[in-house]
Amino acid sequence: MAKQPVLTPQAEDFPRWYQDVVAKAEMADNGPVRGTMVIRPYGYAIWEQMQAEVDRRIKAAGAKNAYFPLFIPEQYLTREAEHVEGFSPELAVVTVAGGKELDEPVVVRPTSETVIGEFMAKWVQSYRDLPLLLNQWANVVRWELRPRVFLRTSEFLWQEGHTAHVSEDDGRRYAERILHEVYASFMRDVLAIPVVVGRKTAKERFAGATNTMTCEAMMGDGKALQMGTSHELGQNFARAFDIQYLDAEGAQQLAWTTSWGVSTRMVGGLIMCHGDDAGLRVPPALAPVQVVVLAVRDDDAVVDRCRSIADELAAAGLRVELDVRVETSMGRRATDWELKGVPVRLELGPRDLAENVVTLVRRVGGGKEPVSLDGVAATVAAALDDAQAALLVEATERRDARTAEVSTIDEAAEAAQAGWARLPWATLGVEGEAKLAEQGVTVRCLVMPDGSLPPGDHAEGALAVVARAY
RNA sequence: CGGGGAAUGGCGCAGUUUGGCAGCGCGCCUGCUUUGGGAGCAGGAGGCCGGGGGUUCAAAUCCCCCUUCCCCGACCA
Repeated sequence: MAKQPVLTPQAEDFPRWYQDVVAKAEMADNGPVRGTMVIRPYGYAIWEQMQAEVDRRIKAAGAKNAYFPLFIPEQYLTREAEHVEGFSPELAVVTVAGGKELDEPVVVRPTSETVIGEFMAKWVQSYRDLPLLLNQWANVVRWELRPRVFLRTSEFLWQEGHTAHVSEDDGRRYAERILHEVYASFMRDVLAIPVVVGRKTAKERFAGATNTMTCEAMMGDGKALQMGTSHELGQNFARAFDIQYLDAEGAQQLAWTTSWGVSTRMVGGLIMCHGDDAGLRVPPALAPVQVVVLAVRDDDAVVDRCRSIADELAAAGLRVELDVRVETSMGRRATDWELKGVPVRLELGPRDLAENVVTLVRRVGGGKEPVSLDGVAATVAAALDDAQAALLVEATERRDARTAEVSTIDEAAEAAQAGWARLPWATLGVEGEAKLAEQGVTVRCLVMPDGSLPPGDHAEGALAVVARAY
């Protein structure tokens, strides 16, 4: 029973560790076309949990789901100058279809501001039609130069919200509401990832936006990952697609639009934020499998009791999986569930059964303890709560410990080799931002000292959070 | 696109220098023994050595051309 590591240790090679987890936890495979991925059932179950939680929050914020086409006329993209400039290099374009050269090529959507803008223009006539709050769950294609499973794939799954408002102020409030109430709260409360919510610099802004806001998370190696964004688009797309309404005074006005999204990238962020050398650790609030009940030995009484325990847990509302594959060794099965990051395991063997206990094993924090079979559902629920809280604490402590407060650009570059750095944006400036970029360090976002969003690109007192990023 | 690598059973690799029966580990199948932290033994299946041309009695190995993938940079949810 020689013990050798199942995964490349994080400290040895973090990217390799990440690839190992994706493979061994059966999250995804590379697709046949460069940059594409096959999301396997376990990875997809995690995505479905994310979808369900985010969708609920989006609807609570008043937006309604719709669906717009995959194919977009090429000329739509060209209507907004910055937008086309930003996306042209990564477009997949269909020039032949039905065996014929197309008169006008169609692009596979990289994002849907344009086609949705076109229809907003049709649907919005009066100020009474606003705000128009839409969301869609879809796949998009961006021909990225360096793909990475979940983090940057040629095709990815996401939701994209698109809204139109009567005023700049109304649009801004909604974009900020989505950022805080949908994204940041979901990431904190469900993913157990403490994100920094901030404003992107002009350099990092979405192509066509007047303001881009972001949720930034720190990964296990100290690098940053953008987990979600929300954009104020000003009147740029309203102008390009003629989204006009008649106001209460009978005057034609241009609407103000926003867009916002989170993607399958969050799955990669989840892995890299919470994973350890034994594999993934999934926060219970998200976990497709919260607790797995394992029969330790091939014994009818044990297997039967495992079934009844699983039924009891399911009846208590827990997401439970039964593992009675007694032909496979116990060690192998324990390792597999550990790799998949299931928060709690209940291992039942003849010895436990004789004493009316079951062995509870915690994925977060470790530890095994016999617990009574009486009231086991409540015991498990408490352990899940512990795990949820512990993951958030751990991630928060790491982020804070590895974020340095610095006062010069050189210090920022130095600190960013191992984590994040914060310094006054007035000290860094656009020139400093360019200088850091040469060393692979970017400004992740700007925040006010009290954590609030800076009101402008050069808001008085704003701090820049800088880091290396995925 | 610039700079580095690599392509050999499902996965990871050796073999190429010096041409001579296509191998190893893991995984998979069968059987027995096992099962409380990736079990052991025995037997077995599975490969036009990325593609095309050439040299040679003989090519995974040498030569020419092509393709694809990976890593570092520029782009990015």
